[in-house]
Amino acid sequence: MDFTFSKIERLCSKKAIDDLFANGKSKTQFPFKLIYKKTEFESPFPVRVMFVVPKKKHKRANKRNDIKRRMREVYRLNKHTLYESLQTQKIDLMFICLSNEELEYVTIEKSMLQLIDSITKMSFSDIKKN
RNA sequence: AAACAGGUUUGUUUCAUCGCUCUUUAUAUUAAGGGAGGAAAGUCCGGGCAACGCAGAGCAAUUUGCCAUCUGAAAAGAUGGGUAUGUUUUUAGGAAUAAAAGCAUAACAGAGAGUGUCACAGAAAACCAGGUAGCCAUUAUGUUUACAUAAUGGUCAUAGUGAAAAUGUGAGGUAAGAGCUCACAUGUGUAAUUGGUAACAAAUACAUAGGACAAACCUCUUAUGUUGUAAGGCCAUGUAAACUCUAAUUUUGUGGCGGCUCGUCACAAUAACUUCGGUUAUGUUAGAGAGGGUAGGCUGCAUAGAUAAAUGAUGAAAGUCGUGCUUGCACGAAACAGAACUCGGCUUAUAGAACCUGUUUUUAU
RNA sequence: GGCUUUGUAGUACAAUGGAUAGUAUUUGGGUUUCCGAAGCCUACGAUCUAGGUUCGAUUCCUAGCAAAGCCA
Repeated sequence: MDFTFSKIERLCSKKAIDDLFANGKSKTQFPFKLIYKKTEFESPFPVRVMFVVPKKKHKRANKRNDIKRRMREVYRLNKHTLYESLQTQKIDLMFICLSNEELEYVTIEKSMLQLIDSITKMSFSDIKKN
């Protein structure tokens, strides 16, 4: 099992991000919102991810950093299930934090896992249709 | 001793597992090493660095503001002193008050260069002030013969104002009054003297009594070229062998040959003008202009160092604080806050701990 | 990262340092109406926060807080 999370797995190009915001589909599971879209790119990993904590919800930079780091940690430890289900398909993901309060590691883990599960189900159904 | 307020310093440590980022070595994923603060914050100042600009002087704009010494590249800071204001204590006094000492604060040059403002109230809110109040004198009228009314003149002692009222008290003086004169006191300016490095203080002579506001304009004095690393430099992508103008030189298409982004030979062709011989354009080269496209990388850039932006998560142990009581265990808490070119200052935020200062309360002597 | 601007009733804006901070609209009450709407009358409601200058600050100064804009 591989738990790495290096720069290739992140979503970094401005064009892709703009495209995601314009054409992506969304799902909410408080306190997070997930935006996703099927795309094609060259990389050994099937997913590109980014994490967003808006400045309007959290004023202080250190609190924003803390939440982002916890979100990244949860994704890093639970991404293998997503990879197995997707196999050859490619997908872009974006997690947005919606709450005003500081979040504990456990609550973040719960809701993020639910979102990841929903994605895996979606992808299975797509494969069956094809 | 406790509580509160202010100031200075400090701003938990170790191990394991899984990770992130950079550098080096190795090599295709191993190894070693580095990886957040006192304010990284605010962006309030001043440098370094970069681009553009620059004969000299002035205006404008912004800026410094008691004195001495020290630190510093400069902004600025530290120490000491002076002055003013506020406050506390002590002394003197019947009291108002005065003097001395301590503490705190000061954007602490100039209001006697000029302009402006001073609501309401008040006779008067500013420069030799002052009325149809008041006080006094003269004249006229009336009569009660010392009063009333009117006019003219003198005067500012008196006045329920106001944040602020033309220096205060006493005496002389006068028709009534007035720094008009005198004594004491207060304050300002000039001159020379003494003490002090200086700010300033003391006492002397002469003049004078001129309200407040410069955090209103302003005057004097000190200093400043403008813009900021999204500056700036290099490369790539690309409409594009594009368009317009100017200058030089002259055509285009097809086929053959050669040393094939080019040259040469042969054949054929369009439009305009024409003196019917041909010439020009559809080309090429160089320079300039206008409009658009691109939205990436490297550098700038670091003994932390990226570019949708790393410095983390989980568990255990020790120390600190709080609560509970089984007195050595359980549970909980640990602030303000996160680098983006860099250095120095200023300002603001800050749990707990240590030290210092002040205030209040309690206890003991 | 750097530069710049602005904060006044719930909302949009006024106010030369001077009396109880004004106008429109919203909201509440009354009037009118068979009942509403509109109209009329009336009330509530604010200077971002903390210091300073001044006799007196929405206004001037200092520090903070919040919001907005620009850069190639």
